[in-house]
Amino acid sequence: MTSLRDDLRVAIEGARDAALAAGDLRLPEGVTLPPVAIERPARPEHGDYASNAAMQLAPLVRDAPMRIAETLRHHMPPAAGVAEVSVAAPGFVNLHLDPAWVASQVAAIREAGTAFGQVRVAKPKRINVEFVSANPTGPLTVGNARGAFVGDLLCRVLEGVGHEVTREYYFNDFGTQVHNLGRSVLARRDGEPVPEDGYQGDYVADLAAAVPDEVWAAATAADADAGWVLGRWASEQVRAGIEASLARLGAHFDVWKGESSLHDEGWVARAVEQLRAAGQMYEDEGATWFRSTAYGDDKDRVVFRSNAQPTYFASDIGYLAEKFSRGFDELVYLWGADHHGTVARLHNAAEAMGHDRDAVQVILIAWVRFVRGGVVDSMSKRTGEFVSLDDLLAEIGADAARWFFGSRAVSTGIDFDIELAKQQSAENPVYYVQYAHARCASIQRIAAERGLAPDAGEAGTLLQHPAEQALIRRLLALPEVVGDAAERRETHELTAYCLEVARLFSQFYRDCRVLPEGPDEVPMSQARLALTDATRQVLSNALGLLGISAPESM
RNA sequence: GCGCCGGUAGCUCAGUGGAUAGAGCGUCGGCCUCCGGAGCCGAAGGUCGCAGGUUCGAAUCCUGUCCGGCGCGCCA
Repeated sequence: MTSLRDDLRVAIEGARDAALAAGDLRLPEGVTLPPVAIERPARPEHGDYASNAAMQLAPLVRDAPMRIAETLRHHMPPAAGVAEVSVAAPGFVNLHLDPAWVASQVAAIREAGTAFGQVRVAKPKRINVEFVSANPTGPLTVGNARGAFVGDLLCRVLEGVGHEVTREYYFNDFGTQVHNLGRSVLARRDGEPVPEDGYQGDYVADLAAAVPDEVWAAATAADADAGWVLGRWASEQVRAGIEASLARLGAHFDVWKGESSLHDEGWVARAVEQLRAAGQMYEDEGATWFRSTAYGDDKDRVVFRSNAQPTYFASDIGYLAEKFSRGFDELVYLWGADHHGTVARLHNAAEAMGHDRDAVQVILIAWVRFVRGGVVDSMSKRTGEFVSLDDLLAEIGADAARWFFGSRAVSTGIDFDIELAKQQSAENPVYYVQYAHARCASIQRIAAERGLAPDAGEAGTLLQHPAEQALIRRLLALPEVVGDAAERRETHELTAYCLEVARLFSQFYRDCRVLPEGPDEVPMSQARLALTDATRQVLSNALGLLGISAPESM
């Protein structure tokens, strides 16, 4: 399906092109036309959609915006649903929808069902989305969890517009952190103090108590490094725990990628060879460098240290090669904002390996700060002082948590107060939306008991009440909200949309009685039942994209 | 010092060049004979950090500046 807004944009473009063809608008040679912009006006008297095309054209065709707007209006082709085209100062072209057409769309929404809102992009892509990717050295914190909520929501939206999405989790399975975790487990097991750079949390003690005999035997063998043996075992335990936590909030990953495999399978070596062949690698001071400055970085980057050990960036390069080899059109990375300094080198490496640098997209997620009693509380996995994702889910539930993180722009920092979150969870707007959905379902249940079925057949003439019209017009916007979210890679507008629909439904419910109080009200009742069903469908679809449940009753 | 992200109502936040800047929570005042009151209606509350600039039009773009956060490693 296409969105109504896109259809109207095409109509305005048609008007412009017709005016040019007819000579009513004259464009100087060599001038390129800007794309037509269309938007939803803030005030209802300005119509349902508006375009500033006339004002944009004014300097190009050297004419007054108001006259151009009139010309566009004159050449406006017939467009489904448009009842009136008006012109307003200083040159807006305002489109007013036909109320009968609007009302008739109730049937279209119900017919589309779960597919309503899923605008297909012109060219669906294969997209790899890597998110969370917290190293398995401890349970996920609320900070890590933000990436999980944001990433999972983004994937749902991308799938909603037709992309094929692979959800990927990348983790360090052989580095210093794993070794430190192993040494921490060893210390706990031996009843000794945890090393300075080890992990202090209680979960380490639990791990130490759960080490299987054969792992312990391997760790304590004559020439074994106990830190590594225990670290590998412990990190896999932790990783499995992370997977379970993520599953609890409804986030499932298609691929779990350990960093070591990138080296073991030769991806890093091959990628480095490729860069060397491209002339973008060099040796200096015993280390091997990538010439990132050739692509605009402010310094070159070490790939192999002077001790021949690969850097984290070496793995990143190998991973780029490995991901592209799987045929993805686009690689999306969701990183914490503190990694912003490493974004440029990733793009540069991709370009140097012959890929489109724009095929690599990094979304930086702003910090989550922890606040307790109004003061910022430093929280770290290493010291064991943190609120875990599991704590959060236990306290406020997955739906409220998804709403909390889903309703904020990714660039917005969050001060997270678990006590405040608990207190506010009772007031979380998500319940208002779910309540509206449950109420729709409830009305439909009662109607069914009375033998009344929804019927949108006469909706076009019956659903003319302002509350009905306002509700339907908003329902019709779901496709553009989803499309915008997918295109902008910013999804919080969905929560705002849910709230609007829920509010408009409440107003409709107040002003328009759905169930009949007499036989003569049955046709109207059936039309309103159809609208109730369409509303339920839209809320269900939107909540589904958010990964939030849509209860039949509460 | 350089770079990235923020600064909008009491609080938490939307607002990606449009018309009179919005929502939730909080505050104050109304509304239950009625399909679910987890609701509805109304009110108060703003120099969009500050100063210039571009534009027919700026919270939005540009420049400068102040404040907050985060980066700037042969750490991960």
